[in-house]
Formats: sequence, structure tokens, C-alpha cells
Amino acid sequence: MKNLTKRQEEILNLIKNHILDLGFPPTRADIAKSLGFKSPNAAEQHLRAIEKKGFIKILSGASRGIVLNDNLDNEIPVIGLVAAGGPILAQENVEKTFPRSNNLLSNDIDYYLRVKGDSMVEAGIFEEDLIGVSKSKTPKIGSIVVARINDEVTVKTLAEMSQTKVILRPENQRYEDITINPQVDDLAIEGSCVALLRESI
Amino acid sequence: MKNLTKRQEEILNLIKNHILDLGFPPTRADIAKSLGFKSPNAAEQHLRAIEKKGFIKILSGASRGIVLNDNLDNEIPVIGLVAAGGPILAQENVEKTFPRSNNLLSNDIDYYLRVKGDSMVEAGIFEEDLIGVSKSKTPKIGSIVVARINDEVTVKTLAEMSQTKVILRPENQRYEDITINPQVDDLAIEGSCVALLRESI
DNA sequence: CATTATACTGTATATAATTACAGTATATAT
DNA sequence: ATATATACTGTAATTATATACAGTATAATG
Repeated sequence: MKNLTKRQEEILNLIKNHILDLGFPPTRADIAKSLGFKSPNAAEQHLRAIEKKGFIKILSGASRGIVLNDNLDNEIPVIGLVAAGGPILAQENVEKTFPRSNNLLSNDIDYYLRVKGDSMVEAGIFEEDLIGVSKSKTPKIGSIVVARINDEVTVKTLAEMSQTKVILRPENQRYEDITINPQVDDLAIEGSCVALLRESI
Repeated sequence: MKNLTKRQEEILNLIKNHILDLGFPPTRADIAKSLGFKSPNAAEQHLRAIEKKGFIKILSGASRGIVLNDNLDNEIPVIGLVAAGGPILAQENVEKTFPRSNNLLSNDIDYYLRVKGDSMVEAGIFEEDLIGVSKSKTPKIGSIVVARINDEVTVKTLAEMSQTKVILRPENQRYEDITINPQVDDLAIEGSCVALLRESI
């Protein structure tokens, strides 16, 4: 999908806001009026360009027949089992997606990850729960993080972090701390856990 | 808000589905075609009736200018502290609401209840969590329920239930079972817990 | 028993909206 | 050099749409 120009993006946002405010898309004349065009054809041609780039679909013959194409940025993926080796967000790991507009929780969630195992039960995180993961939020000591150790993805509490020593702590007395030397083992903190969903109790 | 007739409800659903499918409301002609009317005026008059009853707003002069009014049925209330005595869903208990259309979880959720205390931590239910409660789902032995005992609302596992003896079990070793004789004490099972949301971790 | 609501047909019209055609001007790509 | 994309003005025709007016018929309400 090609990038929109500044002006085209402005028009796409106008359409989205119109839908948000009133529940239906604007007409060409509405767009022209909002942006100060003196001809509705200016809007028409912008719409054609935006359609050509794949962001909308114009239904011919229908008034206000502008359909927004779900672009991926508006969907939060739910990640099931992560295949070893690849990136977490690789397509084959995506179980389903939620429209971002439907998200009740923090809007800083980049993806949901389905929890496997019982290593975090004492933090109230159970098998099959979905945790909301933020990639941008910087992980602090004591926060629950999604980490990747030598191609294996795991959810743990970040207990200690220095140049030579990282401790990932399970919240379950039956499990032991994982101590890693990032200079020896491959370690990446993929994100911080900012929310939790449990679908069926 | 007055009740809609069967036919009016049919038309309102048609409008909602049209919006869901295409992203904008239908025209009078669309409605007439879908329901087999031979005149668009039949649709027009239905719309007027539905507007009069408060379910939609018709914007005059705008094509497809049908705005859905948020009726309360479309909002899921989030219940904070429940005032003693009154019904759980009393207005003063409502902390906020979520649009039902945004609900990612089961669509059988009547309200969310904010959890107080730590009596259910071993079931992964923590203080400040929101549990999704279904009033219609019949509580089974072993399921987590919202119960009201003599005006006090509590969340527990339903461990036993007979005519003379109901046991509500906290999921925390530091708490004891609550045994109630429904013929002596006032007991009501308000609903079953079907989902969980944790907003900030 | 008159009134109002429901549930339509049928016709007509003003206006809302899409959309084609003819231009102007600048920038970027091939 | 010649397309192709961007970013518009201006006009006009066609079609889509809302909406008024005139009816018919049945059920519910006061």
C-alpha cells in the first residue's frame, strides 16, 4: 500500500472524523467545503487517488459511498503460539485481530499475546489469558515483560537488569528465576504487559 | 423511550446491519427494496415513527442522514462500589460505560463489576480487575458468581447449592468458606462471571 | 365513536450528490 | 522530452435521494 500525500491524508482523516461524528461518510461537496475547495471535483479526484492507493473503496452510484478499507494499523493482532525463529508479529502467528476502535483498554497496545503455561499464576495471569503488550512502553524493574531468549518467547517479571545480568522471574513458587547474561545469550525485551483479557471463565 | 413495533425493530436492525456492512446508513429506497415495499414512502414513514420513539435522528436534507441514538441497551455499565440496599445496576453505582459494539469479549455481558479485595486471587481475579457478569447464564457448581448476601455484594466460587445450604468459596487460602441457609439469610445469585479485564498492570 | 398509530401503495418534485468534461499549474519519474 | 502524479477551478448533466401529497386498510386508544 503506497503512502498518502499530506493532503490526501488530511482528506482521509476528514472522512474518518465525519463517520465518527455523524455515522456516515461526507459527500464530495462536504469535503470541498471543509477544506475550502471551490469545486466538488477537487474532492472527487482526491478520492480517486486515495482509492487507487488502496485506503478506501468508492461505490459508484451510491451517495456517500465511501468505504474505508481496514488497514492493518487499525487492527490489533492476537498472537497465539509464536513460531521459533521468526518475529512475534509474523503473519503465521496471528490468531485473529481486534479492531483498534473496539479496544476498551489502553490505546498503547500493539498486540495481544495468548499466555501458555502457568508460570505467572501468582500475578493473576493464567493459561489462555490474553495479555496486552506495548512495544513502546519502556520496561521497568518489577514490571511484567514479554521477552525472547534465544528464539523462545516468554512472559515474566523483570526482576533485575544490568549490562551483564538480567533476571526474569516467574510468578509461581514452583518455578525458578531465569538468569541471563545478555552478552552470552540472545535476549530481547519485546514489550511490556499493560492489560489482560480473559475470555471465558 | 417507547417500544418499537416488530416491523419498526426490523427496520432499525436493517439500518444497523447496513452500517455494519458498508459503513453508512441505507436510503429510503434501500430499505423499501430490502423489505419488499413498493414505495420509498413506506420506509420514510417508518423512519419518522422510529425517530418519534427516540431511537434515531433524521437529518433533513442529507442523503442517508440517519443517526443512531445511543440507547442504554447499547452500553455496558461498569459498576464500582455497590451501595448497600439498592440494585447493583442503580445509576449511582455506574462508574462509566463501554459501548457494547466495542466489546471484544462475550456478548452475553450485562455489566462489568470492579473487584474489591483479594478473596479471589487464586482464581486470578485481583483487586481493581473488572469482571464481566452475565445475568442470564445460569450459575453452575464450581463457577464464579456474583452474589448478594443481606445487601452485601460479593464475588465467589459457587461450591455447593441446595434448598437449605449454599456454600460460597473464596479462592484464597487465608479466607474461609461462606455457608448460607437461604431460608434464613437473604441470598441472591446476581449473575455468573464470564470474562475478565485488567486495565493497568 | 372519533382519534391516533400502524402499515402500506402510488405519484411527483425539488434538491442532493455523483460524476463526466474541459481547463490551469507544478512537481516527479522515465 | 514526455508521461504521470499532485492539486486544484469551473460548469453541467445525470442520477440518487428525500420528501411532500393523496390515498387505502386495520388495529388500538381514549
